[in-house]
Amino acid sequence: MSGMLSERLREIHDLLYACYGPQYWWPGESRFEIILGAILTQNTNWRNVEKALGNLKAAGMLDEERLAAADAETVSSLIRPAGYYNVKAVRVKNFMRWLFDEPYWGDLDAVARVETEALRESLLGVKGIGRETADSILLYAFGRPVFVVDAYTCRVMGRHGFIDGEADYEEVRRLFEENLPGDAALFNEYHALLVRVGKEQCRPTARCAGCSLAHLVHESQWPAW
DNA sequence: GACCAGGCACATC
DNA sequence: GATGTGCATGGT
Repeated sequence: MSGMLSERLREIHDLLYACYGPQYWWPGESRFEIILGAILTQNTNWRNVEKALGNLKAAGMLDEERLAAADAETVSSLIRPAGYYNVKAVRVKNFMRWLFDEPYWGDLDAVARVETEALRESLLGVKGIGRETADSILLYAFGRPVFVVDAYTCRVMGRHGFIDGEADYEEVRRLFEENLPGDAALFNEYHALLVRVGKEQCRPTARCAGCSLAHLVHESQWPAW
C-alpha cells in the first residue's frame, strides 16, 4: 500500500477530483434501480439507459415484485431505448430469478448480508452479469470496496503507461485494489472520475486533467492518439 | 451515413 | 486461452 505506485494512483485521483469535483455516482434512487442501471448500461450510453429506467419507473416496474412478475416482452418494450433490448430483457429476468430463488427469496437486504467475494461469485453465476456489471453492483449498490474496471479505465490507464494493452480485467482491478486503501467511497469516486476524464476528447495540447496527468506521470511519452 | 456508447455470451480455432 | 461476432438504440 506504500510506494510510488500507491502515491501515483492517489495523486491521479486527487488531480481528477480537483479538476472535476465529486461525480455523485451512482445515479439512482434505490439499490434496485442501481442494479438495473448496471445491466442496462452494458456497452450503452447512459442517456439511453435513463430513458429506459424512466419507462420502467413510469410503469411502476422499479419494484422487485412487479418486475419479477412481468414477462420478458413487457420488459423488453420498456427498456427499448437502452438498446440490445431483447438480450437485456433476458438478463434482467435472469437477475430477477436469481434474486427471487433461494437463498435470497426476493430480499435485497438478505443479499446485502452476503460476504463480498461470495456475493461476487454468486452474481457472476447469473447469465448476463459479467465482471464489470457484478463489480458495479457490488460497489455502487452494496457499497463494497471493489474497484470497477471498464473500457475508460483501461484507456486512461493505458494512455498513461500504468498498464499495457494485454492487461486483463482482474489485473487492472488488482492494480487499484492492491495499491489503494480498501475504501468504497474512494473507489466510487475514482471510477466515476476515470469515466469522466475518459469521455473528454483528450489531446496532448488540451488542458484537461488527463493531459495534466500525463505530464505529471509520463511527461516524455505521448502514446499514439 | 459513419461512428460511438459505463459488456456479455457464445462459436470457433 | 485468444479472437471474432451478434446484439440495437439514440446522439454527434
